[in-house]
Amino acid sequence: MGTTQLESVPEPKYWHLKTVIGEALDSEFEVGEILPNERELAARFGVARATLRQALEQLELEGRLQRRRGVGTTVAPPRVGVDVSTAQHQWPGAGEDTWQAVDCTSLVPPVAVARLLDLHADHDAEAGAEPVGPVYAVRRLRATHGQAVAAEQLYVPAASVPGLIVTPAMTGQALARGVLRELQRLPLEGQDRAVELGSARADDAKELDRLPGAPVLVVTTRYLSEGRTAAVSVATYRADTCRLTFGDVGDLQIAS
Amino acid sequence: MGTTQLESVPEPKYWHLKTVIGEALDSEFEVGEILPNERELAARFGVARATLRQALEQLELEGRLQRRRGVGTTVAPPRVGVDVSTAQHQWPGAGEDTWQAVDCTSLVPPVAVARLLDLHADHDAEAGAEPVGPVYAVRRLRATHGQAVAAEQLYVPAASVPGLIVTPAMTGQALARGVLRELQRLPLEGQDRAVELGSARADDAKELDRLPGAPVLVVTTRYLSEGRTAAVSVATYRADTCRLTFGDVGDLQIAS
DNA sequence: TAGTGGTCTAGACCACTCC
DNA sequence: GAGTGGTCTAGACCACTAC
Repeated sequence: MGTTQLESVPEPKYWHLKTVIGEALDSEFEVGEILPNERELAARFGVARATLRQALEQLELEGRLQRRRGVGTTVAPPRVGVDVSTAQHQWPGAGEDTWQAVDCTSLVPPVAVARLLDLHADHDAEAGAEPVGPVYAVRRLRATHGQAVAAEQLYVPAASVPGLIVTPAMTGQALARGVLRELQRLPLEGQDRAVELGSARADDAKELDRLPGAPVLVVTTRYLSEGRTAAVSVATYRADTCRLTFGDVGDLQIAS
Repeated sequence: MGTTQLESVPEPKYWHLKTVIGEALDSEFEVGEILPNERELAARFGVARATLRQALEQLELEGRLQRRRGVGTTVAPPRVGVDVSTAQHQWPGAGEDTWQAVDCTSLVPPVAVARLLDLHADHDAEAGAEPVGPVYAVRRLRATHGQAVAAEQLYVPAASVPGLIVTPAMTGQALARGVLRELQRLPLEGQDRAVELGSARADDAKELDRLPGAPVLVVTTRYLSEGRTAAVSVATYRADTCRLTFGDVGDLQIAS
């Protein structure tokens, strides 16, 4: 053991790069400022472009950079706190809302959603009991400060909106509003929620101004009424720009 | 316009690969089953290994695959639902808990945490008012089904645990338990919470059995007592294996 | 020691934005 | 058309695991 310990745990280059660039962002750059392009940066640090990109990808994942094809890489503003709390036990669309209903179609829900809609809170789900048919699928978008932050698919079985009158002349948006309005007539008993990491589907990505596969936070909400699951919402939030809040923290982000 | 529309939006190869492999996982593989190695798969699909890896990375991000160096790529089990709800307004460590306190040190908190600790709920934070000195930093680990799912750093100012008696002979773990015990003497008025995407720091990664930079869900909790922020918790959950629940959904995951 | 995934290179071409 | 980030290739070597 006469040798000096050189690099007992040699740090990957991209990890070191990430640290160096991250520190430079804090001290030498302003929010919105544009960085040198990738080829320039790679040359400056003496690494291959792919290696540099690995570092930039991490920084983008952490919400510190924003990259746009054809434009460049800019320093991202701090993440926006988006309230996702069970606000006053409301149905979606009730009260003043940051959501905007854009469309509504009728479709057979994905199996995972169908299973959630099948679950009855008051008795065991019997195998094969009442297969879930087509449901209303309301499409909504959420914006904050002029920026689209989330796209939602709200699944509402026809049974949950018995009073809904559908005319052939109705546009998708009018139908969406009608479904939301009727939904609010039901007594809302509770909701439960789950958050997980996902990657944006092509349609969500387009509306969130991201590339397909971009990381998103998927918030699944089950709305309970009269012992049943009256509706299921699957909302995808931009993971790079959003911090989901369940209360009133709202002020600062904790980087990791 | 006499040409047939060929590929108006040519799909990237890795995106197509991800779809193909994802479907194969559903139909041809069991949970825990080991996939062919990356060189083999790349050859089979006629792409470079880097391209194949891009597809595998996405599937891992979505919690559908698990990759371990030196071992191989296996089909991941469905994500575990982990309850993160504001359970009965409890202090950390109260009641039966899935958390295990492992250590406690005294340190100067990161600036972001310091700012959260500075914020007083009952009056405006005056600039320069009472700078935050060293705080107790309790380290805890959370396990489910024998699997480590989260690592937490709990920051507790000494002012929040005035009754704590520290002896030089105390181990880190004993000190951690002491801090938690004293914390529970304070009246807990509320807590608020935020969830965002991050990447695992080296120490967290090690305890979560992941590589540094692995995607994690960072849950920041502020504990309020007597109009002050009595403690701040920063917990990092494995994003690949966890689904955070805020209620009692718990049964199924919605893939995206 | 053999086999795995992780890192890295030095190129190439493509899709997009802006001028 | 010039410049950007996004995709892709065909290699190489390294770190880790298991036998």
